[in-house]
Amino acid sequence: MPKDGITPRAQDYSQWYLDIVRGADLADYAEVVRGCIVFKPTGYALWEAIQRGLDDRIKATGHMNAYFPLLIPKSFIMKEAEHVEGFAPELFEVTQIGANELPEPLVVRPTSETIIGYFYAKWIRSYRDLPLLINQWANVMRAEMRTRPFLRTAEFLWQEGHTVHVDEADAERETLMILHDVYADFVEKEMAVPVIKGLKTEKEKFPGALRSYCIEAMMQDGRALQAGTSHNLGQNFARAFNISYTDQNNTIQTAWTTSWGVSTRLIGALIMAHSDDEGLVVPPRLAPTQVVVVPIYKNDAEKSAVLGAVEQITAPWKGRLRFKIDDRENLTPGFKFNEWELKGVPVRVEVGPKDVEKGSVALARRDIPGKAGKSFVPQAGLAEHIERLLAEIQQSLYDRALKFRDDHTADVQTYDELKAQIERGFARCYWAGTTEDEKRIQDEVRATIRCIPLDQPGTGGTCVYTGKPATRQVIFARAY
RNA sequence: CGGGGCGUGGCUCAGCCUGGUAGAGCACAGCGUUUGGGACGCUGGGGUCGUGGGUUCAAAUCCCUCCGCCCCGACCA
Repeated sequence: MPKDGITPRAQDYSQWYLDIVRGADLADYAEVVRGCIVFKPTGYALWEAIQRGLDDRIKATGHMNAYFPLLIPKSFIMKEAEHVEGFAPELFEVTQIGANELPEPLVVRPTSETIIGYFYAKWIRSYRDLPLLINQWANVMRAEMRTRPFLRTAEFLWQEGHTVHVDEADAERETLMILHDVYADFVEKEMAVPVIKGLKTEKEKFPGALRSYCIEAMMQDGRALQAGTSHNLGQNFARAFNISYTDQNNTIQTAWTTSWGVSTRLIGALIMAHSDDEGLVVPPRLAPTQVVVVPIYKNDAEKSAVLGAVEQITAPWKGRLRFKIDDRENLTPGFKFNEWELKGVPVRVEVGPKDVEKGSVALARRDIPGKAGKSFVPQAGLAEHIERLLAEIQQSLYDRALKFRDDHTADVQTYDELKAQIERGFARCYWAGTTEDEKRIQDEVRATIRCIPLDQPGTGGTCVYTGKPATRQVIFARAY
């Protein structure tokens, strides 16, 4: 039974998404600043959980965090040709301080390659200084024409890694390592969202990059969401900013750089991958609150008995489970059940007078909403029981998302089949077309090549559009 | 930036066509009864009807200006 105020997915997916964001209290429109949102505490807690999981992996792979200025001299952005073209239209520009005009305008960073490149050029002298492995957690701004909470906002939060290497091989190794061991690993294991790892086409790559890799996830409407990108920037930015080093033979060499990022968009991915018509569904490993306890009582005698039991039951959970006791007065249990379902807490424990009597509790799992996901279990060994259940929910969310993706992915041989399939989900096909072919398809059917998957069948085929012999498969889809 | 829609208590909206000085539901506050899947009663607070101008004895309502927001496209994490 869908909740009041939540538009069912089948009726209007886009409205459903907005209803979840509002219903789960994740964000508020910053209506006084066009295109921006307020991350409310519940939404920000999700970001903090995402940050933790990524930061651990970023550090485990040898990087350190630093912080660079928000404002960048406009001339910096202009130094790399493709980069200017890619970002110029969406720059916020600062031209004035108080009443005084600035001699050179500053821009609010849309991404930090340029200002970081400037400093790297200063810091790097020798091959002994490399690789230089730095990440920053920051906000960036891009004037997007159309915004949606978390998925695309004028200001967003992200991490951006910027590294420098001696040669192409080392830069490429870094780019792919981030893609596999940081991004895909985090999104699949912690967020329970399966991803396709792949290479971007020339048309879709980062402005100024040599090669862009990405992880693409499928949302419940069959559309693709780019969940993370990792770029081998080649020597483009190194040349523009003069990042060079002296090698073992005392020869000056231009360095190779990479950059990679994921943003608060991941919160959007999380919502659209798992949530249902009852509300948000948060995977247990990521959930700021994993278990909520709802005490149930009718009078003071029952109240003290139940609250006493709740205290005993939850005492061994401390340090083991992230839990909350919902002892708010004046709200009925039924109201609380619905509210916590709306907010996506993975497991709910109900403790009432009957449970106190029998030494049991009612246990409800969020991935199976309503009464169907409810069972009665003994209080003895409850912590272990819940830990097992959380692991099971985590796995089942991943399995469900993977099955959904598989069910909505099809191999297509012809352009007509392609057109039909992108209405359902991902179309996998051989491709030997040009950037112009890709643009034409985008104009005609609003789908783009999301990526050239790293996993390829290894055999050749026929291009879906040109009919030419092709060596590689691509994924076509409509994207967020 | 193009196309469409909408601005009325915190939210969703009615009232506008046919001008007469603002309503409902939800939410909120107090009290009481309730509490195992979104409780109920009573009482109460809260709106210069987006902005500026015009018409009129009189404007939420009619006319014009501006502003803002939402939706749909093209651009993008």
